[in-house]
Amino acid sequence: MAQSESRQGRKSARNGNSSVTLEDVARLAGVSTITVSRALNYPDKVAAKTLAKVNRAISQTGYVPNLLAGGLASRRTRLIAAIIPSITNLVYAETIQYFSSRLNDAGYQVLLGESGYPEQSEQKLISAILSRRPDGILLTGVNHSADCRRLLLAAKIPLVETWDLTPTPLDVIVGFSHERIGMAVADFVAAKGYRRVGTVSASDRRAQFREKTLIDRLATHGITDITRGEVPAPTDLHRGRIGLVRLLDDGFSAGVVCCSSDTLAHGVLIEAQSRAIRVPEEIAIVGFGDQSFAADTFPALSTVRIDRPRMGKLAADVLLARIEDDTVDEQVIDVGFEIVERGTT
Amino acid sequence: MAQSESRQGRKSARNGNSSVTLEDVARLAGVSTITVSRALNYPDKVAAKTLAKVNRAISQTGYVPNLLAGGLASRRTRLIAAIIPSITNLVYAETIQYFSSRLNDAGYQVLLGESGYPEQSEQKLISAILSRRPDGILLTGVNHSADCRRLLLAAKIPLVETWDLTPTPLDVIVGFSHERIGMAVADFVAAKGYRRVGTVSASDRRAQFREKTLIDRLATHGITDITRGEVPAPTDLHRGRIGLVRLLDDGFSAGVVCCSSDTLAHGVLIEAQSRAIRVPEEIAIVGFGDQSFAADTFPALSTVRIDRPRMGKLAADVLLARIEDDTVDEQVIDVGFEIVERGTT
DNA sequence: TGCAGCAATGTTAGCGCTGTCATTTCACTT
DNA sequence: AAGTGAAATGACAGCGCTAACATTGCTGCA
Repeated sequence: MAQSESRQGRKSARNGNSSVTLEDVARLAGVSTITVSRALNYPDKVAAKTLAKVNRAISQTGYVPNLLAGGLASRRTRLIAAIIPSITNLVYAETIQYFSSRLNDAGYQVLLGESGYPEQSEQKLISAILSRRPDGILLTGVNHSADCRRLLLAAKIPLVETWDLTPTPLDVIVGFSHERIGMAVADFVAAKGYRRVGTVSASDRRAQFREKTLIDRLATHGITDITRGEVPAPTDLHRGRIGLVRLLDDGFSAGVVCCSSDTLAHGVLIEAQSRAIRVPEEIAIVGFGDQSFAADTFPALSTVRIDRPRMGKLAADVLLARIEDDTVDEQVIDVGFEIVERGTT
Repeated sequence: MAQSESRQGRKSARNGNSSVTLEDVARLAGVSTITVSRALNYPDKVAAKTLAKVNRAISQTGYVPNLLAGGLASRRTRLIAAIIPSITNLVYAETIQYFSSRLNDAGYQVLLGESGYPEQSEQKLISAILSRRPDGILLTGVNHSADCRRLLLAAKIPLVETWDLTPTPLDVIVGFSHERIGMAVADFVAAKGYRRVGTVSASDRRAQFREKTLIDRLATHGITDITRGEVPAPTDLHRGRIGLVRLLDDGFSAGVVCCSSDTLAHGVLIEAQSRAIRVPEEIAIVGFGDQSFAADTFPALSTVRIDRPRMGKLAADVLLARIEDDTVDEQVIDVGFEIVERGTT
């Protein structure tokens, strides 16, 4: 038990602010620094007695590991970056919440980056993120500029794309098909017997794509009376309301309005109510996303459900598998979708 | 111009994955590593010609700096942590968005931590965050456990608390007074002549505190007919609807419902509409937060405006001032609030 | 008794960068 | 031509940790 008090204050120098280091803990516990390191990272490689001594020393000193140093030495930062269009868009925030919680449980932290603000280019964002040497990255969408693709691939770390599907992902992808959703919504409204269709879509690549496939598919059902409405990208109630105003101004009436998000759909619903237009009798509404509020509007919103919790968790699992085993069963995972019919249709 | 091609492949060893380092850039540019470092961090300390050479070498090699190494050496990580209750609560997400964008402009990145999930204790969260050695931390609220206070203060880095006010902040604080809001809302509904008051408050420390001061203040106006309703913490439309159902079940009618968030208020509004209760004639509603949707409900929501953009930006500015100059004019900054009267009262 | 074999612990050498101080360069005086 | 000071650049050590290999101690078996 009695350990020699060898190796003392060897260095020092620049260390003005006296933060506690592994060496301090090691000295107090009477072991070498590597043993403390092992006690923290691989506790079962250390004898129980030693572990106890080390843990005592850690709590006595109030030691907080330095992951910069650890990451530099081990090339593992336990940091995962996630790039989403906007943190204030609940559908992304929710996905990330599930993604993060899974990764936190596995000992990782998530660094968030917002790509929706083109003032700072996506490339700069990615550079900034890569300079922290994350162990993996989550991306939203599949449309990356050539420069971004190059940067990401050069980093040689696991990547997971989400919110879309492609047969040729950068690495792995967990998402759903916007094309199939557009078609499914078209089939749904056609089957319900609507003959006039209005759209309120955000000026967002994926939203526009769903709208396009919706319209194309409607044509195959013989529905060509389409009134299109586009609103700027961050969707909110206001833009939904404006969306309906525009449709009405353009002569739309007595049909179904297909929206690119539940928020827009809710705005359309409110605008209809403010004009005493009966929903769904006069105007029906379909949203997208099945956000938590969709079941609680009045009438409740018919929409397309995306299983965001599952997408977030799966993205985390796939990334962890790639990081820890470097293996992965499937490169492309389709989480699918489901049309949820409620009161607005 | 012709530089000697001295210092060649000195080391190597563990560097299996051949990522580009400062040394590679330096060699290509024909300068020393420290010059490249300066070219990146203090470009005006480097001659224009040298800068050009270095920049050429950087883009030729595709060099991405390693902030782990840089942070370790310089003790500045350019990382700021922000702890918020939940990323899916828009009021916090929005504050953080402004906070982040300010900090991004200043060359910092924000690492988000969610404290709302008590499975992992706040203390663990803080430890995890501190192990990345952030240059500063944003905290939401002023109620930290003794252990957390100790950890935070021991880190000796700038801290900014938000969303509340106290004369004794850990470091600096940018927020508003929940007590004064409770009182102001009481004064407002009393002045509007309401004699019966219902509450729908989230089971959240600050919401409960506003409710308490509201009720106390109402008493001074002679209003004691209060029906209280509490709902679990993450607020959504559903809980707002349930809140009104409970109030009605408890006999509440013909009065004003004061809610602890705009989302709850919106839920109350929807539930009222679903029951054909006229708003504001039969039931009036007051929200809290003035979220972007508050002006777009029908009728539009009367609420308490908190200037979240300003709070976020100010928190960033104050933190930057503390980090870069270590000075700060005021320790306590009150961003105030404002009652916004719209259609639901 | 001696030694194989494994568990536990230690030594060494960096990881990639920047602070500090030292040196060189060069325009400008006198 | 020599001297001066500021600007530009460089050498070196070390930030705090861990990978890789080395050493020690100990069990068990021939």
